[in-house]
Amino acid sequence: MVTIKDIAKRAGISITTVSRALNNYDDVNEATRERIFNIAKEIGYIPNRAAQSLVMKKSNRLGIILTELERNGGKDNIVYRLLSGMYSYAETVNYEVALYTSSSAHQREKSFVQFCNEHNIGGAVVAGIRTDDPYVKELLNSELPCVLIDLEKEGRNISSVSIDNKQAAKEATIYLIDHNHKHIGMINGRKAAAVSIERYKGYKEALDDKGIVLPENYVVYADFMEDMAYDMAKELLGRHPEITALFCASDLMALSAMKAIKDMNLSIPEDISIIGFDNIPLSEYSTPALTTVNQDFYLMGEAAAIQLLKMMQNEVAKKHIYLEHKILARDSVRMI
Amino acid sequence: MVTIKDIAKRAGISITTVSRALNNYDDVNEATRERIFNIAKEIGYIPNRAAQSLVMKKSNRLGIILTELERNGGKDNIVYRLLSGMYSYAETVNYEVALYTSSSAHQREKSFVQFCNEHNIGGAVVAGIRTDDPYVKELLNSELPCVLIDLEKEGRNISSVSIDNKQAAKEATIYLIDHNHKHIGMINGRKAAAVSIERYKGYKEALDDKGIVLPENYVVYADFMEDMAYDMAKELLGRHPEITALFCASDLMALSAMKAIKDMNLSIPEDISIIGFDNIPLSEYSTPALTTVNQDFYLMGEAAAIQLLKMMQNEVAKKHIYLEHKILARDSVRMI
DNA sequence: GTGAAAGCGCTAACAC
DNA sequence: GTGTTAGCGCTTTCAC
Repeated sequence: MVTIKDIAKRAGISITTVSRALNNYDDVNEATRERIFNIAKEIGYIPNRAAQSLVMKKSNRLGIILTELERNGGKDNIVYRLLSGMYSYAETVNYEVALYTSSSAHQREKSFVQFCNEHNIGGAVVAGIRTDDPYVKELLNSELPCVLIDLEKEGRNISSVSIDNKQAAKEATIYLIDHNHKHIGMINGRKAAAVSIERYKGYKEALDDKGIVLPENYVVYADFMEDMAYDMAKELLGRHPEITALFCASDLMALSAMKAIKDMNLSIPEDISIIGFDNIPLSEYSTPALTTVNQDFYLMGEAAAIQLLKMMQNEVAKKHIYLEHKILARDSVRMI
Repeated sequence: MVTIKDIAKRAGISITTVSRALNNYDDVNEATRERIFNIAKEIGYIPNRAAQSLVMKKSNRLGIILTELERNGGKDNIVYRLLSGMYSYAETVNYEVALYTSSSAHQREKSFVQFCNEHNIGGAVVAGIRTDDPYVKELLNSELPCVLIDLEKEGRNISSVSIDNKQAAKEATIYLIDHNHKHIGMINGRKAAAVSIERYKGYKEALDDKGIVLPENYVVYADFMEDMAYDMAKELLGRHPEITALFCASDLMALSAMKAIKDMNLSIPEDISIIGFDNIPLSEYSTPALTTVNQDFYLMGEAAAIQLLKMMQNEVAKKHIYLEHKILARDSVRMI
């Protein structure tokens, strides 16, 4: 293993100077610096990150904390895209990305804070985790800078990134209304989830604005689960045969609902129009192609990483970053 | 920050003993050990990985080296599943997983070997990368244990994991033949890719076994690209209208081919039967649902991680691990 | 501009 | 069973 000591020996100077030269301090003679760089290259010097991080008490590492890396999950590609976006930015600034999942946390009784400390992680992006998780609470109360994806939460070292979920839901609902739908049901996610609350608000506001009274039980909660969405769709449509359109809080649920609708011998969009949320790859390949609200999760991951780094460097950073969304008109909604 | 020094002070013993107790050496008095553990817990001790890895000259880290974490890619979910599988095993043995992509390697002119050294990575899983990449060559020639996904390569510190691609392709082709197809085209990947070569062999062998002569130009190469597969499918089917079935070397290409077929006003499986390869989530949601060859990439990632750890611990390990595959009959193949 | 020396938190001979 | 000591590779005062 080549160390700065080897370079120093070779150059006939002290390791201090080598260190300074390599780190681009400006109190090093230009000629000396050049010589050091040449030697470093020649003998194949590679900085030892562990040593650096030990002495500097920080490491160039971002954490990303997820619910889990599921075996059969990930169908929606969201985590992957988030991760890609984070990684792509992290790499440009020479940072590493370390993964941690909440399932493993509970399994081994190690909190996120412990994990981050142990692994010298200077800040974390948190995605897809319920804020009522005690470990998450601990994390948010800690000194560690955190960027939350899709959930807003107050705190000194906390900021968040998401689209304007309420506005997006409102636009989706208006899209349906503009296609002359009057009876619009909603398949929402989890009652306690921030995104679900926001999306409900947007849906409601759109109806209110257009003077449509929302009947009771037009909104069902399927926990973002496919199976449940299937059942709920059947149940909702069975209960309210006047419904002509469905707004779903995720594409995965929308896809299940579409399946349910087909199994009820109804067709899309002839009998029931449907609009999803997220724009996952599957939605483009379904038949009919699903009209949905696009979220750019790659950009979201990137934005989260940028934000996190700012916080870690004590720059003033916005508390909340809103990303663009867009209605993607495909074939699952028809004009009445 | 709490260190073993603090524990030592508190317990009135030396740091050595603390270290030994914490690391479960058996030359520590049971009572002492217990006391140390209690104090550690009480004052919230967290081991410093950087210090450990510095002194032990190794870190519990696996690298995973990929082509890239694509912005709009990842549709097939393969990398995600590979990663999940690796991560899930790595975590049970308390290892970290570090990512590195070849795009970034070239971008910043840092080889994988450099990356691994710098980041104290003891071994790497390599996936989706051409072996003619000079950096990959360097890696494979290095002392670093490597597990290759989907490509076999000889070497002292190298082993690999995949399904039996030839056999799987053979079975897929036989499946088509058993449905009385006589004119079976193939949309393959890259001519130089190991998997493509194997899959071609299997396809050819199946035809040979059944006494079917393979006409010229029945096999086209679409580089695993969707666009290209679309064009190639049209071209192949236009050129050989007698073809009734297509074997595609990836689901993504199969899906594109399906699109091409529909755009030619032919229907699936009435006019053309089609079988894919991989079983990505999309294939289940297409219309008709795509018959395909299942690969369990989660298991593959897991197997790779297990294998890599064995190699890192100098255990005797198999050179190549074959995972199970399975034909998944869905709706895109019909009996003639 | 450069160097000597201390020390980050930890493990591992070696001695007792 | 336990302690003393050295040292991993690096950065950073502080002196010159």
